Amino acid sequence: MAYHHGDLREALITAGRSLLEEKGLTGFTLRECARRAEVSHAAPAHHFKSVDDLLAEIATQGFGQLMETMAAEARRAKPDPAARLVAQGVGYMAFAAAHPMLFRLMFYRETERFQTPALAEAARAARALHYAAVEAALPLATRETKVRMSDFAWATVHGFITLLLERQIGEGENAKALRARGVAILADMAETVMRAGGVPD
Amino acid sequence: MAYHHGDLREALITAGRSLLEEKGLTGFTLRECARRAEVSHAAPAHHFKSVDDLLAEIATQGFGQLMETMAAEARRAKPDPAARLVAQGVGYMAFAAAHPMLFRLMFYRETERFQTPALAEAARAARALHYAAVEAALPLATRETKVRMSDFAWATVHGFITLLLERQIGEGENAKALRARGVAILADMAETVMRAGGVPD
DNA sequence: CCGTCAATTTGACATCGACAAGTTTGGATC
DNA sequence: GATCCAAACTTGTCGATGTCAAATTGACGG
Repeated sequence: MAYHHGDLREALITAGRSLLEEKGLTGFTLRECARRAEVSHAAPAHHFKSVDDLLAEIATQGFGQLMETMAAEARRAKPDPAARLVAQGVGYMAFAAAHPMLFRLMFYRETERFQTPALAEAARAARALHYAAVEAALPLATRETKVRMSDFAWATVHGFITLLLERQIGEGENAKALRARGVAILADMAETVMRAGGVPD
Repeated sequence: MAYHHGDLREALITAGRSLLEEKGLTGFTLRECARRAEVSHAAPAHHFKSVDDLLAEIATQGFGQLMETMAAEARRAKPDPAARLVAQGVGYMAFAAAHPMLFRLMFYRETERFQTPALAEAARAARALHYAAVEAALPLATRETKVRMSDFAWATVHGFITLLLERQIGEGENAKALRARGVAILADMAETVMRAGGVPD
């Protein structure tokens, strides 16, 4: 199964990931991926039907890595459900900050340009991971409340980190201050979620 | 100042806006804008240095329109500061839903691909409009609290509508149910903000 | 009537994604 | 071990794009 290149498919994904982080979606080029993998410009065609197909694979892996980061952060937290919810939020933000272009790609899919079953499944799994954390924090709530709070919590975290990456929030503040802003947002988010569960504070 | 085309600059912007909504950022092409304005492919060069320059202008106008929508919605609301804050959020969401591609463009600027002074100023003005609404709702709060709640409120609204546009939230729900979700999120957001101002409920 | 200058066009170049056709390689089969 | 085949890869090509340079057109003041 290996020929000139031990595993061209994986090499293209690796090259694509670094190219994406360097140049963004605009500068992302199938031919440049091929160049970095030291193959001809048409070699990727055998592994990915189109440039969007490669991007979809990269995004899919991104969701897996996002889940890993969230889960790892949650494991480090206290067993308290609220603390774990916050920790997952920290993991979410940390992933986005570490891989901003990948994060953008994952959540900027325009008119479903690239949409594979695998990508849809990966995104669904990440959603489920988040929902489980909210559910654990609100054992007595109705399903409607759990869904509402799940949306609320995700929207808050996602909106914050997105606006931060686009430099719409935290004008002129340094990294430490921005991190403090993130922690504050997460605390406000968790308080609102827990209150919905009947805990008055 | 008018030649073949009464006002090519404006015509290109108009053409660009509809092209953007139709095809998204990927399908956005300077040559197609020129075609729609019925000029040659190189005509835009005299009015916009590059394709990014045209996109920046479109995004700038988008921020203006976003502010108009937010302000219009706020005027229709009760004079109560909390109600106005919610109303601005409704306007924000309504704008994003009505012009999803434009909205994405405005908040997806990658590595500052297009960054004009005018664009930065327009974005700043929109931020200021939002901050003023939060400030009016929290007259007694410290500046730190106002900033924190401003970030919080914006993140919640922006995150929700963004995830909705990317179909990450509201799986399989119809338009009416999604609208209800938005209203619920706004209510939760406003409650949290108002509580930070010392109002216990 | 003419010259000047901005607006526009025509033409060119490098690059891109995608396709077609040819070439190499690894390995299964006999 | 020789043969053959399918997959992996290359080369070449096409239409389209963004940007630049040079030619052309038109308006407007003198």
